Amino acid sequence: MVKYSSNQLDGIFAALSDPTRRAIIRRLASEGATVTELAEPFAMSMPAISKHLRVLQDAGLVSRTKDGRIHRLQLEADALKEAIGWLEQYRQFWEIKLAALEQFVTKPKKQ
Amino acid sequence: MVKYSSNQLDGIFAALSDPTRRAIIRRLASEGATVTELAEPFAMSMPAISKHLRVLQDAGLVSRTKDGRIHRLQLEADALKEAIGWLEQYRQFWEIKLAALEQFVTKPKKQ
DNA sequence: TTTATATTTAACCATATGGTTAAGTATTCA
DNA sequence: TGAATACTTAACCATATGGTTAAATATAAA
Repeated sequence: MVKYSSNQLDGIFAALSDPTRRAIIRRLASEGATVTELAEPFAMSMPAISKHLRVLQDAGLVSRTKDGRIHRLQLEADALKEAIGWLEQYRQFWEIKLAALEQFVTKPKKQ
Repeated sequence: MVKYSSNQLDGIFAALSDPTRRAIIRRLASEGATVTELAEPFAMSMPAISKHLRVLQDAGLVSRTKDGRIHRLQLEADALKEAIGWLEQYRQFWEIKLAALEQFVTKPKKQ
């Protein structure tokens, strides 16, 4: 039985698969924000946002600091690096693909 | 109501969030393979693999060519580029973070 | 000390996901 | 033509996901 011990990547990519969460990440890239601030652009209840933030936090994509009753969220670089790191493995693949295509366009296959 | 018209990225990241599918991608990076070949390393039924391949295909991460009864899958560079493209947006973010950390280590905050 | 604010937790619901087994569909081989 | 091979589809199941409303918690303000 081949076991792929549940990777951190599972959570990171799952977290990234939701458009609300990607928008939250985009928002946090410029600066940290409170839950209320993050919720503002969305036609969604606070608990829904709260859940999205929990998913992002569990994935390690954001961290949270509590200042009184206010929770301030910030983006965490490491998890993003993890994701891009996995994808970078395949950079070679698509560069080869692209090169092959170019070759094909430039000169026909046989000779 | 802020509408994030369901992006291709939803499907791509969702597809990448499963370890079996990531393993399939890794396998396909070296060369195309049949369904049976792809199924071989996994302790999982054929229909399960078939579903995973469907998810990957729907996300645009793999394409399929039928040669008789044999289906040959191949990795598609474009969808991978899409994913890495989204993440690249934040490269600046983590580089700044890293630079700031370095700065902090080098000299104390005030002065 | 009451009230308002910021946020989470609980309970619920509908749909999606990841697996199963059984059956169906093409295609090839004998 | 009949049997084997390479798959997919169908039906089902348990759990996860993304949303809701209502209630709880913690802190701040009056």
